[in-house]
Amino acid sequence: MDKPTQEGNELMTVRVRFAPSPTGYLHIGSARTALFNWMYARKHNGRFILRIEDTDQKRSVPGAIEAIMDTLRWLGLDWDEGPDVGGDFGPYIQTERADLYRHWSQWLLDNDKAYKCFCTSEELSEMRKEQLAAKKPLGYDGRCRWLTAEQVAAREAAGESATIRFKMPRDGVTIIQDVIRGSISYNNEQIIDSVLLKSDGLPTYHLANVIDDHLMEITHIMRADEWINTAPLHINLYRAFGWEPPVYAHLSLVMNPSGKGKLSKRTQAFQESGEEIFVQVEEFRKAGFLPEALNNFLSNVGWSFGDDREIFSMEEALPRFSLEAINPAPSRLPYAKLDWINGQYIQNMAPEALAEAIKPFLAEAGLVVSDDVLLLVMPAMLTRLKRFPDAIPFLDFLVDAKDGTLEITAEDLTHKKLPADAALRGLQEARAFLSSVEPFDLDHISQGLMKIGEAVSENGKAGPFLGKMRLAVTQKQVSPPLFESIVALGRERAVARLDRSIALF
RNA sequence: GCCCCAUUCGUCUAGCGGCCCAGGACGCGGCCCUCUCAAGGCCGAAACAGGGGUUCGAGUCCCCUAUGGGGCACCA
Repeated sequence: MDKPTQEGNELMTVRVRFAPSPTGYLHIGSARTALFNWMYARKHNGRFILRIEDTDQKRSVPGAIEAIMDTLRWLGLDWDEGPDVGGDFGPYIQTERADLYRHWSQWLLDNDKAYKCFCTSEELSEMRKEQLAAKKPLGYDGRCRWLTAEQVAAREAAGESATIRFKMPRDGVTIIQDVIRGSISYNNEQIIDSVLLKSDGLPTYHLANVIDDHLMEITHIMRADEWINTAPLHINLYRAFGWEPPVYAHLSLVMNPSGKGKLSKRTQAFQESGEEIFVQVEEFRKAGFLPEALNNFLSNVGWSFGDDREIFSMEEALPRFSLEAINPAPSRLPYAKLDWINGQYIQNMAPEALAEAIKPFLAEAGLVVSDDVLLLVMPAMLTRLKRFPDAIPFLDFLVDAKDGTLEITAEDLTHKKLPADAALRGLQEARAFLSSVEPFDLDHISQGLMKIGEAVSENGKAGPFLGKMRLAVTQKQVSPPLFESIVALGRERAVARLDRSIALF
Protein backbone atom coordinates (compact mmCIF):
# COMPACT_ATOMS: atom_id res chain seq x y z
CA MET A 1 0.00 0.00 0.00
CA ASP A 2 1.17 3.44 -0.75
CA LYS A 3 -1.20 5.01 1.70
CA PRO A 4 0.52 6.47 4.71
CA THR A 5 -0.57 5.47 8.16
CA GLN A 6 0.32 6.99 11.43
CA GLU A 7 2.92 4.27 11.95
CA GLY A 8 5.80 6.67 12.08
CA ASN A 9 3.96 8.76 14.58
CA GLU A 10 2.80 6.04 16.86
CA LEU A 11 4.78 7.26 19.79
CA MET A 12 3.67 10.82 19.31
CA THR A 13 0.42 11.94 20.77
CA VAL A 14 -2.14 12.65 18.13
CA ARG A 15 -2.87 16.35 17.78
CA VAL A 16 -5.61 17.42 15.42
CA ARG A 17 -7.34 20.70 14.93
CA PHE A 18 -10.59 22.19 13.78
CA ALA A 19 -9.97 25.63 12.33
CA PRO A 20 -13.12 27.53 11.41
CA SER A 21 -13.27 31.05 10.11
CA PRO A 22 -15.53 33.29 12.15
CA THR A 23 -17.67 34.29 9.22
CA GLY A 24 -21.00 33.14 10.62
CA TYR A 25 -22.67 30.18 12.23
CA LEU A 26 -21.26 26.67 12.16
CA HIS A 27 -22.15 24.92 8.91
CA ILE A 28 -23.33 21.32 9.03
CA GLY A 29 -20.47 20.30 6.73
CA SER A 30 -17.96 21.96 9.02
CA ALA A 31 -19.56 20.22 11.96
CA ARG A 32 -18.88 16.92 10.25
CA THR A 33 -15.24 17.86 9.74
CA ALA A 34 -15.03 18.89 13.38
CA LEU A 35 -16.68 15.62 14.44
CA PHE A 36 -14.23 13.47 12.49
CA ASN A 37 -11.30 15.38 13.93
CA TRP A 38 -12.73 15.08 17.41
CA MET A 39 -13.40 11.36 17.00
CA TYR A 40 -9.87 10.77 15.81
CA ALA A 41 -8.40 12.67 18.74
CA ARG A 42 -10.59 10.92 21.29
CA LYS A 43 -9.97 7.51 19.80
CA HIS A 44 -6.22 7.97 20.09
CA ASN A 45 -6.27 9.77 23.42
CA GLY A 46 -4.92 12.73 21.55
CA ARG A 47 -5.63 16.42 21.67
CA PHE A 48 -8.37 18.23 19.84
CA ILE A 49 -7.48 21.84 19.19
CA LEU A 50 -9.75 24.69 18.24
CA ARG A 51 -8.08 27.41 16.23
CA ILE A 52 -9.76 30.47 14.81
CA GLU A 53 -8.71 31.47 11.31
CA ASP A 54 -9.75 35.09 11.20
CA THR A 55 -7.13 36.49 8.85
CA ASP A 56 -9.76 37.75 6.46
CA GLN A 57 -10.73 40.90 8.25
CA LYS A 58 -13.38 41.74 5.70
CA ARG A 59 -15.31 38.54 6.23
CA SER A 60 -14.96 38.20 9.96
CA VAL A 61 -18.24 38.63 11.79
CA PRO A 62 -18.35 39.93 15.37
CA GLY A 63 -19.70 37.31 17.76
CA ALA A 64 -19.10 34.46 15.36
CA ILE A 65 -16.34 32.93 17.48
CA GLU A 66 -18.64 32.69 20.48
CA ALA A 67 -21.47 31.36 18.34
CA ILE A 68 -19.29 28.64 16.85
CA MET A 69 -17.94 27.62 20.25
CA ASP A 70 -21.43 27.51 21.65
CA THR A 71 -22.56 25.20 18.86
CA LEU A 72 -19.54 22.96 19.26
CA ARG A 73 -20.27 22.68 22.97
CA TRP A 74 -23.87 21.81 22.24
CA LEU A 75 -22.67 19.02 19.98
CA GLY A 76 -20.44 17.80 22.77
CA LEU A 77 -17.25 18.29 20.77
CA ASP A 78 -15.03 19.49 23.57
CA TRP A 79 -11.59 20.86 22.76
CA ASP A 80 -8.41 20.58 24.77
CA GLU A 81 -6.79 23.76 23.57
CA GLY A 82 -8.43 26.83 22.15
CA PRO A 83 -9.09 30.53 22.46
CA ASP A 84 -11.11 30.22 25.64
CA VAL A 85 -9.26 27.43 27.44
CA GLY A 86 -5.77 28.35 26.30
CA GLY A 87 -2.98 25.80 25.98
CA ASP A 88 0.77 25.59 25.52
CA PHE A 89 0.71 26.49 21.84
CA GLY A 90 -1.33 29.68 21.87
CA PRO A 91 -2.57 32.11 20.99
CA TYR A 92 -5.29 30.20 19.16
CA ILE A 93 -6.67 33.13 17.21
CA GLN A 94 -4.67 33.89 14.11
CA THR A 95 -4.91 37.65 14.19
CA GLU A 96 -3.14 37.43 17.53
CA ARG A 97 -0.28 35.60 15.86
CA ALA A 98 0.41 38.21 13.20
CA ASP A 99 4.02 38.75 14.32
CA LEU A 100 4.75 35.08 13.78
CA TYR A 101 3.56 35.15 10.20
CA ARG A 102 5.53 38.31 9.47
CA HIS A 103 8.62 36.77 10.99
CA TRP A 104 8.40 33.61 8.93
CA SER A 105 7.54 35.36 5.69
CA GLN A 106 10.59 37.55 6.21
CA TRP A 107 12.56 34.36 6.74
CA LEU A 108 11.36 33.06 3.40
CA LEU A 109 12.34 36.34 1.77
CA ASP A 110 15.79 36.21 3.36
CA ASN A 111 16.27 32.65 2.17
CA ASP A 112 15.15 33.31 -1.38
CA LYS A 113 12.02 31.19 -0.99
CA ALA A 114 9.64 34.09 -1.53
CA TYR A 115 9.50 37.45 -3.22
CA LYS A 116 7.65 40.70 -3.11
CA CYS A 117 4.89 41.26 -5.60
CA PHE A 118 3.69 44.75 -6.47
CA CYS A 119 0.85 43.76 -8.75
CA THR A 120 -2.35 45.60 -7.98
CA SER A 121 -5.67 43.80 -7.90
CA GLU A 122 -6.63 45.66 -11.09
CA GLU A 123 -3.54 44.35 -12.82
CA LEU A 124 -4.29 40.86 -11.58
CA SER A 125 -7.89 40.83 -12.75
CA GLU A 126 -6.78 42.20 -16.11
CA MET A 127 -4.35 39.30 -16.39
CA ARG A 128 -7.10 36.90 -15.52
CA LYS A 129 -9.37 38.34 -18.15
CA GLU A 130 -6.70 37.86 -20.80
CA GLN A 131 -6.08 34.29 -19.74
CA LEU A 132 -9.77 33.56 -19.91
CA ALA A 133 -10.04 35.08 -23.38
CA ALA A 134 -7.01 33.19 -24.62
CA LYS A 135 -8.26 29.99 -22.97
CA LYS A 136 -4.96 29.79 -21.18
CA PRO A 137 -4.50 28.27 -17.72
CA LEU A 138 -5.69 30.66 -15.05
CA GLY A 139 -3.41 32.00 -12.35
CA TYR A 140 -0.62 34.35 -11.49
CA ASP A 141 2.16 34.24 -14.08
CA GLY A 142 5.00 35.10 -11.72
CA ARG A 143 5.88 38.42 -13.34
CA CYS A 144 7.25 39.94 -10.12
CA ARG A 145 9.36 36.92 -9.39
CA TRP A 146 12.07 38.19 -11.68
CA LEU A 147 12.28 41.73 -10.39
CA THR A 148 15.83 42.76 -9.50
CA ALA A 149 16.75 43.94 -6.04
CA GLU A 150 17.07 47.45 -7.44
CA GLN A 151 13.61 47.38 -8.97
CA VAL A 152 12.12 46.15 -5.74
CA ALA A 153 13.89 48.84 -3.77
CA ALA A 154 12.73 51.50 -6.18
CA ARG A 155 9.08 50.46 -6.08
CA GLU A 156 9.14 50.25 -2.33
CA ALA A 157 10.71 53.69 -2.16
CA ALA A 158 7.90 54.91 -4.37
CA GLY A 159 5.51 53.72 -1.72
CA GLU A 160 3.97 50.87 -3.67
CA SER A 161 2.36 48.30 -1.43
CA ALA A 162 3.38 44.71 -1.85
CA THR A 163 2.37 41.18 -1.06
CA ILE A 164 4.78 38.36 -0.45
CA ARG A 165 4.52 35.42 -2.80
CA PHE A 166 5.96 31.96 -2.54
CA LYS A 167 8.71 30.94 -4.96
CA MET A 168 7.19 27.70 -6.01
CA PRO A 169 9.75 25.28 -7.50
CA ARG A 170 9.30 25.61 -11.27
CA ASP A 171 9.74 22.00 -12.24
CA GLY A 172 9.45 18.54 -10.82
CA VAL A 173 6.51 16.81 -9.26
CA THR A 174 4.94 17.08 -5.83
CA ILE A 175 3.29 14.00 -4.47
CA ILE A 176 0.89 14.21 -1.63
CA GLN A 177 0.07 11.16 0.43
CA ASP A 178 -3.54 11.22 1.51
CA VAL A 179 -4.78 8.63 3.96
CA ILE A 180 -8.18 8.52 2.30
CA ARG A 181 -7.12 8.75 -1.34
CA GLY A 182 -3.64 7.33 -1.60
CA SER A 183 -0.99 9.28 -3.43
CA ILE A 184 -1.78 12.13 -5.76
CA SER A 185 0.79 13.82 -7.91
CA TYR A 186 0.95 17.32 -9.31
CA ASN A 187 3.32 18.86 -11.79
CA ASN A 188 4.94 21.77 -10.02
CA GLU A 189 4.76 23.96 -13.11
CA GLN A 190 1.00 24.10 -12.74
CA ILE A 191 1.17 25.38 -9.18
CA ILE A 192 1.22 29.15 -9.04
CA ASP A 193 3.25 31.42 -6.80
CA SER A 194 0.60 31.98 -4.18
CA VAL A 195 0.31 35.04 -2.01
CA LEU A 196 1.54 34.23 1.48
CA LEU A 197 1.33 37.60 3.15
CA LYS A 198 -1.30 40.07 2.07
CA SER A 199 -0.64 43.77 1.74
CA ASP A 200 -2.50 44.35 5.00
CA GLY A 201 0.29 42.41 6.72
CA LEU A 202 -1.88 39.42 7.53
CA PRO A 203 -1.21 35.97 6.10
CA THR A 204 -3.31 34.01 3.67
CA TYR A 205 -4.65 30.62 4.67
CA HIS A 206 -1.70 28.91 3.01
CA LEU A 207 0.97 30.54 5.13
CA ALA A 208 -1.02 30.63 8.34
CA ASN A 209 -2.12 27.02 8.34
CA VAL A 210 1.38 25.73 7.60
CA ILE A 211 3.02 27.81 10.30
CA ASP A 212 0.34 27.13 12.86
CA ASP A 213 0.07 23.43 12.19
CA HIS A 214 3.82 23.12 12.51
CA LEU A 215 4.15 25.27 15.61
CA MET A 216 1.12 23.65 17.22
CA GLU A 217 2.61 20.26 16.43
CA ILE A 218 -0.44 19.07 14.55
CA THR A 219 0.05 15.45 13.50
CA HIS A 220 -2.96 14.90 11.25
CA ILE A 221 -4.91 17.29 9.09
CA MET A 222 -8.49 16.33 8.38
CA ARG A 223 -10.09 18.96 6.23
CA ALA A 224 -12.56 19.21 3.39
CA ASP A 225 -11.72 17.93 -0.07
CA GLU A 226 -11.90 21.43 -1.52
CA TRP A 227 -8.41 21.92 -0.03
CA ILE A 228 -6.81 19.04 -1.81
CA ASN A 229 -5.48 21.10 -4.71
CA THR A 230 -3.66 23.40 -2.33
CA ALA A 231 -1.97 20.54 -0.52
CA PRO A 232 1.03 20.44 -2.89
CA LEU A 233 1.59 24.14 -2.24
CA HIS A 234 1.51 23.44 1.47
CA ILE A 235 3.91 20.53 1.15
CA ASN A 236 6.35 22.78 -0.68
CA LEU A 237 6.02 25.37 2.04
CA TYR A 238 6.89 22.78 4.66
CA ARG A 239 9.90 21.86 2.56
CA ALA A 240 10.97 25.47 2.17
CA PHE A 241 10.89 25.85 5.94
CA GLY A 242 12.59 22.52 6.41
CA TRP A 243 9.64 21.18 8.38
CA GLU A 244 7.96 17.80 8.38
CA PRO A 245 4.43 17.90 6.97
CA PRO A 246 1.59 16.25 8.91
CA VAL A 247 -0.51 13.35 7.66
CA TYR A 248 -3.27 14.49 5.33
CA ALA A 249 -6.80 13.19 5.12
CA HIS A 250 -9.11 15.05 2.78
CA LEU A 251 -12.73 14.46 3.63
CA SER A 252 -15.25 14.24 0.84
CA LEU A 253 -17.61 17.12 0.43
CA VAL A 254 -21.20 17.25 1.53
CA MET A 255 -23.43 17.96 -1.43
CA ASN A 256 -26.73 19.67 -1.95
CA PRO A 257 -29.72 17.29 -1.65
CA SER A 258 -30.17 17.62 -5.40
CA GLY A 259 -26.61 16.40 -5.91
CA LYS A 260 -25.81 19.66 -7.69
CA GLY A 261 -22.95 21.50 -6.04
CA LYS A 262 -21.56 21.53 -2.57
CA LEU A 263 -23.86 22.29 0.30
CA SER A 264 -21.38 24.73 1.75
CA LYS A 265 -22.34 27.20 -0.94
CA ARG A 266 -25.57 27.55 1.02
CA THR A 267 -25.40 29.59 4.15
CA GLN A 268 -28.84 28.98 5.57
CA ALA A 269 -31.87 26.73 5.44
CA PHE A 270 -33.77 26.51 2.18
CA GLN A 271 -36.58 24.54 0.58
CA GLU A 272 -35.92 21.69 -1.81
CA SER A 273 -38.91 19.91 -3.36
CA GLY A 274 -41.06 20.70 -0.39
CA GLU A 275 -38.50 19.65 2.18
CA GLU A 276 -36.83 22.06 4.54
CA ILE A 277 -33.08 21.69 4.19
CA PHE A 278 -31.10 22.93 7.16
CA VAL A 279 -27.49 23.99 6.75
CA GLN A 280 -26.46 25.63 9.99
CA VAL A 281 -26.13 23.43 13.03
CA GLU A 282 -28.18 26.01 14.91
CA GLU A 283 -31.03 25.43 12.49
CA PHE A 284 -31.01 21.73 13.30
CA ARG A 285 -30.97 22.62 16.97
CA LYS A 286 -33.93 24.97 16.63
CA ALA A 287 -35.81 22.40 14.59
CA GLY A 288 -35.72 20.03 17.53
CA PHE A 289 -32.89 17.62 16.84
CA LEU A 290 -30.78 16.07 19.57
CA PRO A 291 -27.01 16.59 19.43
CA GLU A 292 -26.45 12.87 19.95
CA ALA A 293 -28.68 12.10 17.00
CA LEU A 294 -26.91 14.67 14.87
CA ASN A 295 -23.50 13.20 15.67
CA ASN A 296 -24.77 9.70 14.98
CA PHE A 297 -26.16 10.92 11.67
CA LEU A 298 -23.07 12.88 10.63
CA SER A 299 -20.61 10.17 11.53
CA ASN A 300 -22.46 7.79 9.26
CA VAL A 301 -22.01 9.93 6.18
CA GLY A 302 -18.69 9.05 4.59
CA TRP A 303 -17.93 6.60 7.31
CA SER A 304 -19.80 3.53 8.47
CA PHE A 305 -20.11 1.91 11.86
CA GLY A 306 -20.26 -1.56 10.37
CA ASP A 307 -22.17 -4.60 11.62
CA ASP A 308 -25.23 -3.22 9.84
CA ARG A 309 -25.87 -0.90 12.75
CA GLU A 310 -27.24 2.55 12.24
CA ILE A 311 -27.87 3.72 15.79
CA PHE A 312 -24.82 4.05 18.00
CA SER A 313 -23.20 6.38 20.47
CA MET A 314 -19.92 8.14 19.83
CA GLU A 315 -18.46 6.08 22.64
CA GLU A 316 -19.31 2.93 20.71
CA ALA A 317 -18.08 4.43 17.45
CA LEU A 318 -14.65 5.50 18.68
CA PRO A 319 -12.97 2.08 18.80
CA ARG A 320 -14.13 1.40 15.24
CA PHE A 321 -13.30 4.77 13.76
CA SER A 322 -10.44 5.01 11.32
CA LEU A 323 -9.30 7.43 8.64
CA GLU A 324 -8.58 4.64 6.19
CA ALA A 325 -12.22 3.59 6.25
CA ILE A 326 -13.52 6.97 5.20
CA ASN A 327 -15.32 6.99 1.87
CA PRO A 328 -13.63 9.29 -0.68
CA ALA A 329 -16.78 9.96 -2.70
CA PRO A 330 -18.89 13.04 -2.03
CA SER A 331 -22.31 12.46 -0.53
CA ARG A 332 -25.57 14.20 0.16
CA LEU A 333 -26.97 14.35 3.63
CA PRO A 334 -29.85 11.87 3.99
CA TYR A 335 -32.19 14.25 5.80
CA ALA A 336 -35.07 11.77 5.94
CA LYS A 337 -32.81 9.37 7.76
CA LEU A 338 -31.94 12.03 10.30
CA ASP A 339 -35.62 12.28 11.17
CA TRP A 340 -35.73 8.57 11.77
CA ILE A 341 -32.53 8.60 13.84
CA ASN A 342 -33.79 11.47 15.96
CA GLY A 343 -37.06 9.59 16.49
CA GLN A 344 -35.08 6.59 17.68
CA TYR A 345 -33.23 8.72 20.20
CA ILE A 346 -36.45 10.29 21.41
CA GLN A 347 -37.94 6.86 21.97
CA ASN A 348 -35.12 6.12 24.33
CA MET A 349 -35.51 9.27 26.38
CA ALA A 350 -36.86 9.31 29.91
CA PRO A 351 -40.33 10.91 30.01
CA GLU A 352 -39.01 13.64 32.30
CA ALA A 353 -36.23 14.46 29.89
CA LEU A 354 -38.64 14.54 26.98
CA ALA A 355 -40.89 16.93 28.87
CA GLU A 356 -37.96 19.24 29.51
CA ALA A 357 -36.87 19.09 25.90
CA ILE A 358 -40.34 19.83 24.61
CA LYS A 359 -41.16 22.71 26.93
CA PRO A 360 -39.32 25.48 25.09
CA PHE A 361 -41.06 24.50 21.88
CA LEU A 362 -44.48 24.50 23.51
CA ALA A 363 -43.76 27.86 25.06
CA GLU A 364 -42.75 29.26 21.71
CA ALA A 365 -46.06 28.02 20.28
CA GLY A 366 -47.90 29.74 23.09
CA LEU A 367 -48.93 26.55 24.85
CA VAL A 368 -48.77 26.69 28.61
CA VAL A 369 -49.02 23.24 30.09
CA SER A 370 -48.16 22.41 33.68
CA ASP A 371 -45.35 19.98 34.40
CA ASP A 372 -47.72 17.46 35.98
CA VAL A 373 -50.01 17.38 33.02
CA LEU A 374 -47.14 17.27 30.57
CA LEU A 375 -45.61 14.32 32.34
CA LEU A 376 -48.85 12.38 32.11
CA VAL A 377 -48.75 12.32 28.34
CA MET A 378 -45.01 11.98 27.84
CA PRO A 379 -44.84 8.17 27.82
CA ALA A 380 -47.36 8.15 25.01
CA MET A 381 -45.40 10.79 23.10
CA LEU A 382 -42.11 8.91 23.07
CA THR A 383 -42.88 6.92 19.95
CA ARG A 384 -44.70 9.69 18.19
CA LEU A 385 -42.07 12.32 17.61
CA LYS A 386 -39.35 12.78 15.04
CA ARG A 387 -38.54 16.27 16.27
CA PHE A 388 -39.63 18.05 19.41
CA PRO A 389 -41.97 20.53 17.74
CA ASP A 390 -43.99 17.56 16.47
CA ALA A 391 -45.47 17.53 19.96
CA ILE A 392 -47.32 20.78 19.41
CA PRO A 393 -50.25 19.49 17.32
CA PHE A 394 -50.52 16.54 19.69
CA LEU A 395 -50.70 18.61 22.82
CA ASP A 396 -52.50 21.79 21.94
CA PHE A 397 -55.81 20.19 22.96
CA LEU A 398 -54.59 20.49 26.55
CA VAL A 399 -54.94 24.24 26.40
CA ASP A 400 -58.53 25.40 26.60
CA ALA A 401 -57.82 28.50 24.60
CA LYS A 402 -56.57 26.31 21.76
CA ASP A 403 -59.42 23.83 21.68
CA GLY A 404 -62.61 24.45 19.82
CA THR A 405 -60.59 25.12 16.71
CA LEU A 406 -62.38 22.24 15.06
CA GLU A 407 -66.02 22.89 14.29
CA ILE A 408 -67.86 19.76 15.39
CA THR A 409 -71.44 18.80 14.58
CA ALA A 410 -73.55 16.00 16.01
CA GLU A 411 -73.06 14.19 12.74
CA ASP A 412 -69.32 14.22 13.20
CA LEU A 413 -69.86 12.33 16.41
CA THR A 414 -71.65 9.45 14.72
CA HIS A 415 -70.24 6.48 12.86
CA LYS A 416 -71.56 3.65 10.67
CA LYS A 417 -71.43 1.39 13.66
CA LEU A 418 -72.57 4.14 15.96
CA PRO A 419 -75.74 5.96 14.89
CA ALA A 420 -76.82 9.19 16.54
CA ASP A 421 -78.86 7.70 19.33
CA ALA A 422 -76.12 5.27 20.28
CA ALA A 423 -73.49 7.97 20.08
CA LEU A 424 -75.48 10.25 22.32
CA ARG A 425 -76.15 7.47 24.80
CA GLY A 426 -72.46 6.58 24.85
CA LEU A 427 -71.40 10.16 25.46
CA GLN A 428 -73.93 10.54 28.24
CA GLU A 429 -72.85 7.35 29.90
CA ALA A 430 -69.24 8.38 29.55
CA ARG A 431 -70.06 11.73 31.09
CA ALA A 432 -71.75 10.12 34.06
CA PHE A 433 -68.91 7.66 34.41
CA LEU A 434 -66.12 10.22 34.20
CA SER A 435 -67.74 12.55 36.65
CA SER A 436 -67.88 9.87 39.31
CA VAL A 437 -65.11 7.36 38.71
CA GLU A 438 -62.64 7.01 41.55
CA PRO A 439 -59.77 7.13 41.29
CA PHE A 440 -59.54 9.17 38.13
CA ASP A 441 -56.68 7.18 36.65
CA LEU A 442 -55.65 5.37 33.51
CA ASP A 443 -56.75 1.89 34.57
CA HIS A 444 -60.21 2.82 35.74
CA ILE A 445 -60.93 5.17 32.92
CA SER A 446 -59.79 2.73 30.29
CA GLN A 447 -61.84 -0.12 31.75
CA GLY A 448 -64.99 1.96 32.12
CA LEU A 449 -64.83 3.55 28.71
CA MET A 450 -64.05 0.26 26.95
CA LYS A 451 -67.11 -1.26 28.55
CA ILE A 452 -69.35 1.62 27.52
CA GLY A 453 -67.95 1.57 24.00
CA GLU A 454 -68.50 -2.14 23.55
CA ALA A 455 -72.05 -1.90 24.83
CA VAL A 456 -73.02 1.04 22.74
CA SER A 457 -71.63 0.20 19.30
CA GLU A 458 -73.33 -2.12 16.84
CA ASN A 459 -70.40 -4.44 16.35
CA GLY A 460 -69.61 -4.80 20.01
CA LYS A 461 -66.22 -3.18 19.58
CA ALA A 462 -65.18 -0.08 21.43
CA GLY A 463 -63.28 1.36 18.49
CA PRO A 464 -65.95 3.47 16.84
CA PHE A 465 -67.06 4.96 20.12
CA LEU A 466 -63.55 5.70 21.30
CA GLY A 467 -62.91 7.55 18.09
CA LYS A 468 -65.90 9.77 18.73
CA MET A 469 -64.88 10.23 22.33
CA ARG A 470 -61.55 11.47 21.05
CA LEU A 471 -63.27 14.01 18.89
CA ALA A 472 -65.58 15.10 21.69
CA VAL A 473 -62.85 15.43 24.28
CA THR A 474 -59.88 16.67 22.30
CA GLN A 475 -61.70 18.12 19.32
CA LYS A 476 -59.06 16.54 17.16
CA GLN A 477 -58.92 13.60 14.80
CA VAL A 478 -55.43 12.79 15.95
CA SER A 479 -54.31 12.94 19.55
CA PRO A 480 -52.34 11.03 22.11
CA PRO A 481 -54.14 7.84 23.21
CA LEU A 482 -57.60 8.72 24.46
CA PHE A 483 -57.33 7.51 28.04
CA GLU A 484 -54.05 9.29 28.61
CA SER A 485 -55.52 12.39 27.07
CA ILE A 486 -58.50 12.28 29.42
CA VAL A 487 -56.32 11.79 32.48
CA ALA A 488 -54.14 14.68 31.39
CA LEU A 489 -57.16 16.89 30.84
CA GLY A 490 -58.55 16.14 34.27
CA ARG A 491 -62.05 15.30 35.35
CA GLU A 492 -63.59 18.75 35.19
CA ARG A 493 -62.36 19.75 31.79
CA ALA A 494 -63.09 16.35 30.28
CA VAL A 495 -66.66 16.46 31.57
CA ALA A 496 -67.15 20.02 30.43
CA ARG A 497 -66.07 19.14 26.92
CA LEU A 498 -68.41 16.15 26.90
CA ASP A 499 -71.24 18.41 27.95
CA ARG A 500 -70.57 20.68 25.07
CA SER A 501 -70.61 17.75 22.65
CA ILE A 502 -73.78 16.30 24.11
CA ALA A 503 -75.47 19.64 23.66
CA LEU A 504 -74.95 19.33 19.91
CA PHE A 505 -77.51 16.57 19.60
C1' G B 1 -9.60 26.22 -20.88
C1' C B 2 -6.13 23.59 -17.40
C1' C B 3 -5.45 20.46 -13.02
C1' C B 4 -7.31 17.16 -9.19
C1' C B 5 -10.94 13.79 -7.10
C1' A B 6 -14.92 10.50 -7.38
C1' U B 7 -18.74 6.78 -9.57
C1' U B 8 -22.76 -0.03 -5.65
C1' C B 9 -30.58 0.27 -4.87
C1' G B 10 -34.14 7.11 -5.04
C1' U B 11 -30.65 8.35 -0.72
C1' C B 12 -26.74 6.97 3.14
C1' U B 13 -23.79 2.74 2.89
C1' A B 14 -21.35 -2.84 3.40
C1' G B 15 -18.06 -5.03 0.03
C1' C B 16 -10.67 -4.20 0.21
C1' G B 17 -10.24 -11.17 -6.28
C1' G B 18 -13.78 -16.55 -5.21
C1' C B 19 -18.17 -16.38 1.03
C1' C B 20 -22.13 -11.47 -3.90
C1' C B 21 -27.48 -14.29 -9.37
C1' A B 22 -24.42 -8.01 -4.14
C1' G B 23 -25.84 -7.30 2.50
C1' G B 24 -27.93 -3.30 5.93
C1' A B 25 -30.51 1.34 6.81
C1' C B 26 -33.80 5.41 5.53
C1' G B 27 -37.63 6.33 2.30
C1' C B 28 -41.50 3.82 -0.60
C1' G B 29 -45.50 -0.28 -1.24
C1' G B 30 -48.25 -4.41 1.15
C1' C B 31 -49.82 -7.23 5.42
C1' C B 32 -50.21 -7.85 10.85
C1' C B 33 -51.02 -5.36 15.55
C1' U B 34 -54.22 -1.32 16.97
C1' C B 35 -59.05 3.79 20.32
C1' U B 36 -56.59 7.99 16.13
C1' C B 37 -51.56 9.01 14.96
C1' A B 38 -47.22 6.66 15.88
C1' A B 39 -44.11 2.73 17.44
C1' G B 40 -43.27 -2.44 16.57
C1' G B 41 -43.30 -7.15 13.58
C1' C B 42 -43.34 -9.61 8.78
C1' C B 43 -43.05 -9.33 3.39
C1' G B 44 -41.80 -6.70 -1.20
C1' A B 45 -39.89 -3.50 -5.32
C1' A B 46 -35.06 -1.28 -5.87
C1' A B 47 -27.99 -0.82 -7.48
C1' C B 48 -22.21 -2.75 -9.10
C1' A B 49 -22.16 4.15 -15.12
C1' G B 50 -20.33 2.07 -20.15
C1' G B 51 -16.36 -0.25 -22.86
C1' G B 52 -11.76 -2.62 -23.04
C1' G B 53 -8.00 -5.36 -20.55
C1' U B 54 -5.34 -8.45 -16.30
C1' U B 55 -6.87 -13.21 -14.02
C1' C B 56 -8.90 -19.97 -13.76
C1' G B 57 -12.19 -16.13 -11.59
C1' A B 58 -13.66 -8.74 -11.10
C1' G B 59 -18.41 -4.81 -7.77
C1' U B 60 -13.36 -5.55 -6.03
C1' C B 61 -6.87 -4.48 -9.97
C1' C B 62 -5.36 -1.44 -14.71
C1' C B 63 -6.73 1.74 -19.02
C1' C B 64 -10.24 4.62 -21.87
C1' U B 65 -14.96 7.04 -22.23
C1' A B 66 -19.14 9.18 -19.92
C1' U B 67 -21.15 11.55 -15.86
C1' G B 68 -20.81 14.13 -11.20
C1' G B 69 -17.87 17.06 -8.00
C1' G B 70 -13.77 20.24 -6.47
C1' G B 71 -9.89 23.80 -7.52
C1' C B 72 -7.39 27.51 -10.63
C1' A B 73 -8.41 35.13 -5.34
C1' C B 74 -4.20 40.01 -1.49
C1' C B 75 -11.40 33.99 0.79
C1' A B 76 -10.85 30.47 3.87
